[in-house]
Amino acid sequence: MDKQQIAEILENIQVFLELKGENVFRARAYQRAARTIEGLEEDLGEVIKEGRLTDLPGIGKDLAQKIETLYNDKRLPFYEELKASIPGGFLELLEIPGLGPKKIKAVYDALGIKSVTALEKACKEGKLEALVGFGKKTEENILRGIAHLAEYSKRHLWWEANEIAEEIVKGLKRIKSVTHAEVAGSIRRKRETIGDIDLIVAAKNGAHVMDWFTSIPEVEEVIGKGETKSTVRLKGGMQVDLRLVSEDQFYFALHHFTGSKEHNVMMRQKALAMDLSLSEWGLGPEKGKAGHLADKIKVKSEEELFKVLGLKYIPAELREGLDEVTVAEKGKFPKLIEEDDIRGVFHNHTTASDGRNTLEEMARGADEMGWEYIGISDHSKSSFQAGGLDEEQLHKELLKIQKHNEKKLSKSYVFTGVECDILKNGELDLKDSFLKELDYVVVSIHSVFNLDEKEMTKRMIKAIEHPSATIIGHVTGRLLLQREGYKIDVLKVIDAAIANEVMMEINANPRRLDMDWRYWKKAAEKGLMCVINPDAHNVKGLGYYKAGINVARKGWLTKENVFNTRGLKEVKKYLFDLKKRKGG
DNA sequence: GCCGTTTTCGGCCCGACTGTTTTCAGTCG
Repeated sequence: MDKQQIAEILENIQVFLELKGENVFRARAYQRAARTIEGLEEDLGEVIKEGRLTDLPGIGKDLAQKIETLYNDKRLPFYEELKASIPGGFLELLEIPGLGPKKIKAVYDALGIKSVTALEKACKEGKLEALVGFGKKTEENILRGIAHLAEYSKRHLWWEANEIAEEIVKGLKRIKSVTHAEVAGSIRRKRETIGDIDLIVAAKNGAHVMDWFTSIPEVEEVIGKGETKSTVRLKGGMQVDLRLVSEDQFYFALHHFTGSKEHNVMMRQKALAMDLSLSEWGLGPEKGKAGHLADKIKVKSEEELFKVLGLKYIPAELREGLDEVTVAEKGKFPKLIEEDDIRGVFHNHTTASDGRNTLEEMARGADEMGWEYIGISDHSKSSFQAGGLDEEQLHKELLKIQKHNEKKLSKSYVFTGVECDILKNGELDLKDSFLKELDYVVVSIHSVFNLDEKEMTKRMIKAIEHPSATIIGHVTGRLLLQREGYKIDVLKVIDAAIANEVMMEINANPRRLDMDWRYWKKAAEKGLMCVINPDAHNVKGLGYYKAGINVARKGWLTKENVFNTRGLKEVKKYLFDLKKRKGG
């Protein structure tokens, strides 16, 4: 059983324990362990073999035992018994906004309700009203929640949520009395998908801000409106929270609501160790100790907040509650890559295959981005659904690109490449003799997704060992919120890539973001070279590289870890030397 | 269930909002 699956089961245990009304801290311990396992950067099997599970944060003797059982036996009797004791519909009930474990248990104990349909019926019959702690409004809210269940529980791509959030922030900043307005939450942490939008605002006239926010045209429903917090649902189902804070409180609130929850816990613990209490309200002497609230510490930026706690500034992308606080304590943070570091990109399509813009248009697009070069990599013949090209057609493209460069039709230099399909048996889709003519080759899987992990890994590694392979395209093939990636042992692929001097792409298409940020820190330390590629199918798509920067930053990558931060001359030389070295 | 420079028990982050109450529980983030 892999890390992801084990983490999922541990998370389920947490939910089940809460539904049973067990000690919430016991339940939370499982959640913490789930996070640790999910974020583990090394091979779980190794850790187990070396008996190092209990060294991991939040994992003690008992959980280590359970994780080991799951890993070896692919099942856990404790989990199976627990699961059997919970009615099947409880998980779905939990999806209804406003319904938590306690209420679900109460409704079940009193009325035997264990499904959404039964709950809906009971609400309509007014049966819930009679229960202690329930009333007319609770019933109405539950009914509304059920009606929009699918829509409300939907997650969103970072790219889309971010566009909406930035628009609202722009509007807020236009309000005269607003002094600060920022996006917080998982958007600021640049997570790949987003549940809802969190905004933090400081303003002189708070009531006015709340009135403006709850009445913007995109709002479908005002869920809550208070003096310091309002929540709205936009058309399309996205939820937006706005919190109003004082000027002094702003950076504490921004930090707190940027999260993650796990990061905040670590920060509070760090504060407590210094006899300080940290919250969204501020930082001051611990409650109960001398002068609570009396001598609050003031900060004018998040940097100062970290500094007061003896920490180096932790970029929002790294606040996932992994080891960032420990590293910040030591004061040794890498300088993360930035958008401006990118000098060109390699994986792009044109009208020759399934792109929407021509070679010239894409090259001029690169000019507008201020880049020095752009690589064109249209599909190979097996990808007929994407208008893939055969050797002859690709050769024509190659000549066109050479002419383009000779005539200097764009400021940016155009590299000749291809996104070459990896066939089922691991061979490449184009003749070796032709691949040698190109500047670089992106190798990707676009078909036969249903191989088992062993076969798929073997297939990918065989492609990596091909002397012409330069870059691995979207390594798992996942489509966020749409399709799981194919089964593949990414750690083995990483090792093979390093051994064969093949680079790994961060496919920056907002729907892919593949290879996932969780792998990068360790992989880069081992020596894996990264390329951030927008996989652009039109000029606008070139802008996706920014989503790739998010992934790179979340993966602790610096400019040096990313190939396309190098200038044209250096890139030309590297690709030339590489070919000579590998005979590709 | 985990954890320990207040260590092997007794904590475990904490506050706003809602809807239910009449001082609070549950949910959410």
